[in-house]
Amino acid sequence: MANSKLTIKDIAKLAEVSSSTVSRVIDDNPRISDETKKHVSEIINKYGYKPQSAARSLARNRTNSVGIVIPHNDINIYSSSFFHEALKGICSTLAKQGYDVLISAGNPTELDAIKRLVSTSRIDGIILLRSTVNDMNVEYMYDNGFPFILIGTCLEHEDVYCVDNDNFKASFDLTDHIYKCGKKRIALIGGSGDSVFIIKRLNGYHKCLEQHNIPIDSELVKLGQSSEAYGYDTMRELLNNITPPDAVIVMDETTCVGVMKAINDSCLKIPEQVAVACFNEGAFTNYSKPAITTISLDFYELGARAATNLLMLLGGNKVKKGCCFVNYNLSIRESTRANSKVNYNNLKKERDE
Amino acid sequence: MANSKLTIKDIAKLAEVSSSTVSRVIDDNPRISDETKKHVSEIINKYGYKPQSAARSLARNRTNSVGIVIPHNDINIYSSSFFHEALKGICSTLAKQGYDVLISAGNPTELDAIKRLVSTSRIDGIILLRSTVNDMNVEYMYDNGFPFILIGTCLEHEDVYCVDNDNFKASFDLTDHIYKCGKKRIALIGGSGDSVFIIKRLNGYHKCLEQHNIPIDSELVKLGQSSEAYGYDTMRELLNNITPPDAVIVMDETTCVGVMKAINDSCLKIPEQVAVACFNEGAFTNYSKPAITTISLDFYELGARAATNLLMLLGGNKVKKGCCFVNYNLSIRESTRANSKVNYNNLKKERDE
DNA sequence: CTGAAAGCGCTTACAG
DNA sequence: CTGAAAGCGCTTACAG
Repeated sequence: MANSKLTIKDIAKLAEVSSSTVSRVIDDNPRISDETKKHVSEIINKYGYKPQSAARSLARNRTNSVGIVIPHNDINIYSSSFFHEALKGICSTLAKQGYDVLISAGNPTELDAIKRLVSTSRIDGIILLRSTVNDMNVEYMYDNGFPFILIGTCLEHEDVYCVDNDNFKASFDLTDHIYKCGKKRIALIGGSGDSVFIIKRLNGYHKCLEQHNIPIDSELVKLGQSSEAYGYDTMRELLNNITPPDAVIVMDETTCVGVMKAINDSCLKIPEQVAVACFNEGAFTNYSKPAITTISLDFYELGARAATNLLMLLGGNKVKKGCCFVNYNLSIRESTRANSKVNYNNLKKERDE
Repeated sequence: MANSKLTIKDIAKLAEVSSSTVSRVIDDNPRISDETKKHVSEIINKYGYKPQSAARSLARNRTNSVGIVIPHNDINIYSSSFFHEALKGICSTLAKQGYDVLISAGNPTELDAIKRLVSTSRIDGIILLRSTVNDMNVEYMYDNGFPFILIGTCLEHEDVYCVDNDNFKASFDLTDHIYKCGKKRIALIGGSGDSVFIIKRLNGYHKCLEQHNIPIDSELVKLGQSSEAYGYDTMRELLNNITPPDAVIVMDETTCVGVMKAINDSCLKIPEQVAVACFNEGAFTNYSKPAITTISLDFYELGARAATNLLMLLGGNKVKKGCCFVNYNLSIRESTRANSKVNYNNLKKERDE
């Protein structure tokens, strides 16, 4: 790597100027004459010189790096395209401004990883990919005044910079759609009650039922975890009740796999006897039979917006505090279609509308 | 962030030693007395001092960072758990040695991203997550002697450090298993002929057929791309032939979704009329009806091993050149079971064994 | 076993 | 418009 040995002094010598001048040319400093800029730039390009990042960081007291916290033990975050889509949005946006992305992972806890990156001055800011209630990571950065953007929502502090889907409204819309399909006993399955986005969805669901004067039956709400097994067991249990649900909203695709199996094993028809809807679109929701109605979320945009806001923050610009929402989309498919073709003649009972 | 302002000089003053000594205590240099170490360590811990990474990098001419190249526009790499599993394996392993992971993404091409990280001396080494035939990224690092590990195999150079699945043998085993289910016309669908791992699988498939004296019919091999649509169209086409396949090996889960749909739409029974097997295990292969036989690959281990080897390389240790293989697993499920229960009585034709 | 000093490769007030 | 010089916060031969 012959080129990497070249320093600013070498370029200065070759261009017959001082290293101050070379540095300013690289910075496109307006005080340098166009003539000098042109001449020095030619040398720089000819030799492929790039300033060494460590030296730069030390001198400028700025790393031009941003940390990303990868959740530990959160299979759910990887099972949808959330993680890599958000990552791509973040990286693309940051790279355009010459920022690099450091991944915090491998330390015993996420907080350890954050502390290491922060205390060794590796990064200028952080993007958090999710939040829980009373999130220790959020608290740490908030207390220390370290610049960060949360992809998600912070319930504890109003002045945390957040980028999120409007989970409340999305959940409201989805519930409303199902209600309009003629369903009255709508179950909610999957996800952890510790997750802020799940809480938001629960609230949207409640709000919608309230608005339609449907009594809230807490037996129909089964938060707990996200897994195929959980979806299966929980749905079986619900279907065995005296008054089973006539619709179900599932928090993620993996859990939905189990829910669908349970419904099939109970020989119930979708959507006639049980309508099904799910958050996050994917191969399963799109190609299952019937295809499943989803709320599809724009994860790339979530990452890109978070990165944009962080860059503004680091640049000393004003950023709106609190939540900034990204659009979502309600994709209606057969699993909730009121007028879905009925291919079976063994429907046990018809619903009342 | 009061603590982040502390420098080695502050600690030296507080401990009443020189900064050289503080530096050596941090390094656990054997020449420092235990007494001094204990005393200085106490101060360091008390104030939570950590050396600043940029200054360290500059002085040591080493970044303690490793770059990861995230493939652009390769949906397939994200659709399985490969990407995040490998990432976790890499990050965990590197973090234990105090290494950080920089992500190269967002630049117009992967090579641009690599060049930027290398030319600005941001990283000590690189891990590549895949390779193609005549891979420009590999060539660049190879030509420049930049330390890197390839997750995959390099066909062009024997002395590139690689960590890979034994795709040849895995494909051989899978083909052999299907052959032993009594199948003779085994199709191969999906993946790009540019990808080294696909080529390896093709070779393993050919080798197995040869060994069983089955003539190779190139009409049965449909490399091209990975997508649900490609799987569907290609499989439909094959099934419409005069001599359709009686088994199919699919290169990835996404394509397999399409292949399964095509078989179902043709009203053929799995595995009696067409056996199906797939590379990579996931929600679809495990929960589809019937469940699909897979080769499951250990992506975490792939990443971890790559990281371990890179650390050895950077540490000046001898690493075996060429390929180092990680274990895989053949998981036999209903889609290839010779004795699978037949639930249908409308089988159009029975196979000859 | 410990310290003073040089040096890593940049940036940036300061001076002109 | 340009340059000489100090400084960013470490490490590490060198000397003792």
